[in-house]
Amino acid sequence: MVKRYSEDLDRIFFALSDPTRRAILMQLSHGAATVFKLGEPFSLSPPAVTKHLKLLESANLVVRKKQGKLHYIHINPEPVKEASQWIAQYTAMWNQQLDNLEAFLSDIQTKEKGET
Amino acid sequence: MVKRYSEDLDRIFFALSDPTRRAILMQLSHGAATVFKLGEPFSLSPPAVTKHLKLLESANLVVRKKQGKLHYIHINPEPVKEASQWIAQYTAMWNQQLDNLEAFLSDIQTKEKGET
DNA sequence: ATAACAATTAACTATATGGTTAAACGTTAT
DNA sequence: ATAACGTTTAACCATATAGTTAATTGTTAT
Repeated sequence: MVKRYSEDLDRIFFALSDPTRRAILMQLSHGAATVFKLGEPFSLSPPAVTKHLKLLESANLVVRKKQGKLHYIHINPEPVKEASQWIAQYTAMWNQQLDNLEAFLSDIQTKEKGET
Repeated sequence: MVKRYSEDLDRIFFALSDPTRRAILMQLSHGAATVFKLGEPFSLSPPAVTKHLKLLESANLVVRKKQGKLHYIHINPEPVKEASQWIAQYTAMWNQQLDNLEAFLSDIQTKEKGET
């Protein structure tokens, strides 16, 4: 069992891990769209879109605005910042001790030089 | 069926979507560690660690250096840049037309003002 | 050679994705 | 009221995670 100490990041990164969902987000970055419209470029069935949207909404990456029978999906920029911040923090940490890695890599090179 | 037009990003984001794997990466950012050591903080069994490492390696986020019976796991910084770049690109896109969202949000506010 | 140790593989369980089609629900028209 | 449309839910299938324990492989000692 895993402690879910940061479910937000879990959901955000997971939502971003699927190419269809990333494409949906990119499409949405040009403006809102309805469920059916979002599926068209991938010839994706409405139920399939609904499922992707459920994950995107659970990650808070998109927001839904119901207008009659149409559901307009919009981008929500905030969560991406969280992901970005995690990456920045992570990057900062290993940056502090890159030497470690460099030593490791040069060691590899040394070994590989043996065989041509 | 989904076209895997960008498997790299798929794997990177997916690897980052699990809190245990993120914790492993954070731990590795202080320096290399063996498989058993990586599991200790979470009382995670070696086979479980092995599975996480398989995903981290498939995303190229870590590199393995076998030294006798010990496997030292190291961070590989490159893939994170890819993720970071995707996010930057995505951010840039919706930044270009934030107006769209603002209009949407103010519309919401207007509606919510109706109810105390 | 054999025992001890590090790590992986195998086999299993439970749960979640990602997709489908068919049925149900809500809204907007006629 | 009823038909048409947009979306969701239900039911199903195949595959992948995330974990377990037990068995296997590989390395280093005695």
